[in-house]
Amino acid sequence: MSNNKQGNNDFFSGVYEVTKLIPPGRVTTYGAIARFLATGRSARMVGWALNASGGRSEFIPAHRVVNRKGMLTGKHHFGNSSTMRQLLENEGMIIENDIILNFNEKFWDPSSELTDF
DNA sequence: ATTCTGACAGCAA
DNA sequence: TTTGCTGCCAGAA
Repeated sequence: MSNNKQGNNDFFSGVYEVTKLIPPGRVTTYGAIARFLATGRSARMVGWALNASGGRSEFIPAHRVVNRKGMLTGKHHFGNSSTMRQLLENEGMIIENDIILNFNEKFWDPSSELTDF
């Protein structure tokens, strides 16, 4: 089979682009982004890429990316544990116990919204 | 070069 | 039902 070694740089860039495309007031999941990038089950890498996004001058709305449970798993990486929650609440998210209650309502799937890359 | 970790997700017991 | 383990891919030590 053809082993297409996708440029890892593209992966990171893809994560950044998709993350920036997340509309305000919406959230998506690591798995959704990974799936959208055709990386399949490399959802963990999405989080890793977002981790590097913090060093970017650009504002990456990484707070709009949560796990499939709607839980703010990355809250601890925003400097302050409450920063992520504050940002999400400011955009209309209803968060209880670090979990987005209306996650299903605010979920934004790139594969469904962007249809084509 | 090898090993481990990691902002997840799916499946098994 | 909940809890735990494995798989995934890349980067860091």
